Amino acid sequence: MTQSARKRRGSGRTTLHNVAELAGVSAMTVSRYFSNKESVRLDMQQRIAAAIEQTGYVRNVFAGSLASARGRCVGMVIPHIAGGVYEETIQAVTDTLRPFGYQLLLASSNYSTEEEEAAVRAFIGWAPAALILTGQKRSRKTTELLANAGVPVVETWAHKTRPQHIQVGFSNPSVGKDSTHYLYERGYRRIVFVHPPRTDDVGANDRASGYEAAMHELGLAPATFRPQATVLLDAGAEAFRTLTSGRTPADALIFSNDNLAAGALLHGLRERIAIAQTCAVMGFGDLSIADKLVPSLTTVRPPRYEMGRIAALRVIELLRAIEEDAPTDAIERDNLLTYEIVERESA
Amino acid sequence: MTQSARKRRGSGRTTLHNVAELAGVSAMTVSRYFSNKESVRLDMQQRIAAAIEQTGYVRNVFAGSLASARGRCVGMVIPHIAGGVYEETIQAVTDTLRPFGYQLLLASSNYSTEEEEAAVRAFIGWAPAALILTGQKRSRKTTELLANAGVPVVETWAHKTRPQHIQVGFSNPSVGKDSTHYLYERGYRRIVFVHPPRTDDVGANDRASGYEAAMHELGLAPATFRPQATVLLDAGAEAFRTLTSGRTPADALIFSNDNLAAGALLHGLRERIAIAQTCAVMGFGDLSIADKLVPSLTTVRPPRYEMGRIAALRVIELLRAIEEDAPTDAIERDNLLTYEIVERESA
DNA sequence: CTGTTAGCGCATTCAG
DNA sequence: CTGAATGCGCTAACAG
Repeated sequence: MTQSARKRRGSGRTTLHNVAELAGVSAMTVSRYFSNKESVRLDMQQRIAAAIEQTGYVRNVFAGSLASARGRCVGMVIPHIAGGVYEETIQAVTDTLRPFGYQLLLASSNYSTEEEEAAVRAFIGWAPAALILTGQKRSRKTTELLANAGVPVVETWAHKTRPQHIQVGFSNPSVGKDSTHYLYERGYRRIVFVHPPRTDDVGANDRASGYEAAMHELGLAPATFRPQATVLLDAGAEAFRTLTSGRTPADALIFSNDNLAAGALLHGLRERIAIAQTCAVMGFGDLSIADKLVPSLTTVRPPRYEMGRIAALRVIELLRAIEEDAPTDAIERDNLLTYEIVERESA
Repeated sequence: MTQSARKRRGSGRTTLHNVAELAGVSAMTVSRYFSNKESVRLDMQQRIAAAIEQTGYVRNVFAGSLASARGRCVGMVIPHIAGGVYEETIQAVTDTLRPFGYQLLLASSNYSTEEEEAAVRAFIGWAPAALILTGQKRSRKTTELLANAGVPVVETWAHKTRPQHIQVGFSNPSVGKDSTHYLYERGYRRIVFVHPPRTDDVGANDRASGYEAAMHELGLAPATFRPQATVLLDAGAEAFRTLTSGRTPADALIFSNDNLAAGALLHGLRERIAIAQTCAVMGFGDLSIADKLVPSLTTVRPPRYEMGRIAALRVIELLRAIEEDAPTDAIERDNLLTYEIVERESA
């Protein structure tokens, strides 16, 4: 009776062995059943299925991942959960990953490289099959961490000229440039770019630099404005108020995002200012409210869902290639997606 | 030379043993360092810290969780990622859990009990320390699964009279009732409740039943409307158009959420209808746009952040109690939070 | 305060 | 197609 003293270990939950015993097969066969049903004989499949049903067995992810050294999860770091910007991308990643059995681990960096580093560090402990990062600046430490862990990385919402990882994104500078040209062609000349309150939104900064480049090309003087208000809707109103008054008011505003632009339009409504006649307004994002505003908002629609979908697809392809020891050259590393200027009433 | 054949196992990453070796201590000491720094001598702490720094070691969550049979994660199932309704709650849960080292696993059920069941099943495999569910209906299977796994559950965005689990929420029927009384006191009598397009939003249905009860108490005939349009902003516009025309137009509308109400207000703006004079509009949610609309939206503010914070706190308390083998009676199981009617211009 | 021993539940490996 | 042995990396339990 050496086994009588029950050690206080184990979760007490049903294990693979319990199921195997009940089904009258070995644990290994049940394990195979989970990874590939077809690899076990039909009658065993049925007995195993019955045993699983009866016990309510759920595979312990930890044990499996530990044994195979591959976590069945994908980590994703986005700048901010709230705001509606990344929702569709998250949804797309979830949708695309789910059929392959990967769980999404989500973290938000709050636009901070330190928090991003913390999130990446936390994720690495989960031995994720891959990480999806959004196109922010990265701390050197984060880069080291990533290299050290050897986790495949896909960057999205980014398009760099010398990418370190697979990237899926669109060109923010081009958005800035195209928006500027769009307004120029419609006769606007005193075009001002409105920054978000926070200075560390890299995408916004890139759009601003595209704007500045375009203005120079066109022989115009670029001018930017950064509101004080931190709530985006208020910040947009502040920008509109400030930039349409004074001696040389702007005749067109490029807002770095739709929330800012919406703030401007709603401010105009409240103050009974005829926006379109006073000053053209352009946004970025094409949030769902954009076409409902009065006037409806002319804006740029980034491929939000598509970025998530492609990013997840590349992850799947990459993992499959690694698994099959196939070359990863066939995987498109530079995925440049297109955005679209949506012409409406505000510009 | 029995060890010479390198098995193709292991991740190749730095392990606890590597760190221990480098620091000249045992693996156990390093393990203790992670769970409680103070429990190892100061000089060892420093040597260990140096070794960790040098190797870029990150603890393997799987191995730890497997050994201790406790996953360092908390699963959360919400009805829908997009829409802005649950953002703050998610953020609150993340914020509250982070200091305790728990990772949030997020899944969306898309308002479907089957998808919820799938999510719960997936989560259970992660041996989560706890699950946070939102107050939807649950399939019997899900309930079984939960009972079987023995995972502590906290329900939020719900307040049932006979809760099975710890619950953190507010009373949806009361919201419906109070909104009705609010309008009644202001002289409105032909009050109609506008449902969301989807029939399975339990919270909305509960608010509707509160509305109906209140109308009966007040001796008025309740009337509800469910739009055809699936996009919420459009559905709101449709409801407003339909209900303010005809022989006995409504004089006040209670929308089951702010997105619907916003659709009505934006429709009014576009059609140049003076909303407040035509028909009062009330929403639910107090989304950030509510006070920026014209007219600004009278609505009900649920304790979005607070629900997440309290839910996560209860989880922490519960886990601590379980860990210390303390009684869990001291933990408040029925957390009824308050909402607030926010009076603005639209009603 | 520190080390030793054993095993968490599964998948890999190899042998039938 | 199936089974037995082995160990993934860590921590609980116990002994010093």
